[in-house]
Amino acid sequence: MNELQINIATDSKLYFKDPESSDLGKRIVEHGIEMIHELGYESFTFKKLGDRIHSNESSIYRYFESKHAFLIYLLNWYWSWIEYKLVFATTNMESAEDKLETAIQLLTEEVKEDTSFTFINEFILNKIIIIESSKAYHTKGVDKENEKGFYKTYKRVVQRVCDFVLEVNPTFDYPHMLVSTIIEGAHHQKYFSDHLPALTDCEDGKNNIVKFYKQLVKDVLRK
Amino acid sequence: MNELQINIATDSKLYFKDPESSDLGKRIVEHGIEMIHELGYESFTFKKLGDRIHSNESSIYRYFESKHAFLIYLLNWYWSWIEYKLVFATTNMESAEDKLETAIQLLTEEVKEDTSFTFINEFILNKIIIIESSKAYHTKGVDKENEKGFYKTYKRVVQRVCDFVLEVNPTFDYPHMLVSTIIEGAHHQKYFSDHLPALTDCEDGKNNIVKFYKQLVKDVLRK
DNA sequence: CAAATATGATAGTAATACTATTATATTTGC
DNA sequence: GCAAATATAATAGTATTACTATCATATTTG
Repeated sequence: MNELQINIATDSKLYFKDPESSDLGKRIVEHGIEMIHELGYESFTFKKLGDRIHSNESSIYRYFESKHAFLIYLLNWYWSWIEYKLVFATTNMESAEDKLETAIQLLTEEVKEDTSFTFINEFILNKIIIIESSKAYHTKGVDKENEKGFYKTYKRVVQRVCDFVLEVNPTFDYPHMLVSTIIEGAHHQKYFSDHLPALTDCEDGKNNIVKFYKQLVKDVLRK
Repeated sequence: MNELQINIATDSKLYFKDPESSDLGKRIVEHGIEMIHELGYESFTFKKLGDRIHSNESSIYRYFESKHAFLIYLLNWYWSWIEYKLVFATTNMESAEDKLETAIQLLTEEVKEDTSFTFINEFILNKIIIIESSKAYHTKGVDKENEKGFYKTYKRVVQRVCDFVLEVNPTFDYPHMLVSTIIEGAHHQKYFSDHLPALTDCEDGKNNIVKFYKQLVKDVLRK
């Protein structure tokens, strides 16, 4: 049987022309992800990307307003994908505890490639999210962009997990804080383990990040 | 009686010429902080700073290698200052629980101005740390810079708080994870409450960030 | 097959993040 | 008090960035 092929819904506010609608668009996204990973966000340019895909800087600008807009697009794609995995993994689960644990697992574990989306390498995209995503919203333009809905997929994921939290403990006062602390925290811990190990307690192959946050949730929500 | 006047020790690797050693150096730091806060890190330039302080771009480059190096300098100053406050606040405290609670308070509360350091506005510097500090280490150069000790003051603060954690619960496996999760988390929550409130549960004047992380520590370390 | 649309090539712009050089203050050591 | 040393300022220059604008050439579609 064939694997399920799904499209992640993206918001048309995030681009001039939908990159999924053409071969060039897909190449922009596919190799854009590669290049941000290789060069880092700062050194990545549309000019370099144009060269890599044997296309032209000006053509890329017809899809995305700016490098920043491209990053926002990737972010939204990522969180929509996570949302899809979250919903898929928790539907038909009865126990709120199980749903929450599944969610925490998904948000803190290392990402593997998902063959359902041919032109996006989720494994690399996850690395980009860990390293670069804070640059997307730590800008002077956040408030306006937030109004335009640029961060809504991330907020939606947080809200879904919040709902699980409140199912487990309806009197807990800080569900959003807890969930965003875990998501951002897990990303930081992964980054620290690779680059600033004195700030974490990770050991190879031990999944300490997942363990730590799972235990944390249990401890915090214990009534 | 006069207030205590202290100098925060800074590492000479962080600059070409110590900015505290001259009037110009102090103006660079003082107004540099102001301008990063006003313009954001991306739009801040040494040229604009030169204009503001009626000095010259080239003169600023004689103090700091680059804008990035300037940010790293500010980060280190900030964490040295926090370390000083941490040590000052916890000396002579007997109970490990009290020391840890004091530390969490210090790391999660809103910063007020500290008149002990005339040319640095800690209130604004704290805002810069919250918004810009992740840009300092999320770069391709982290590993080399880490080797040179560019992040050691931050690591030292984390280690000090870790020591309190282990005093409270010597068998706890993830003290560094816990402490860095709290520090980064508190910064994120503050930023979210100002710009992406759907990701947090802050209400004006309620100190929810402090409460949340204090309770979290208690829950997590409960034996 | 013409018209519409997508892509490519080229050029241009203001700004950035510097480096290099030279000139002018200011400090210091004798 | 003055020369030498040092700090600062002024100016110019460079490669690159993050775009915009224009025009030419493919490709698709009705």
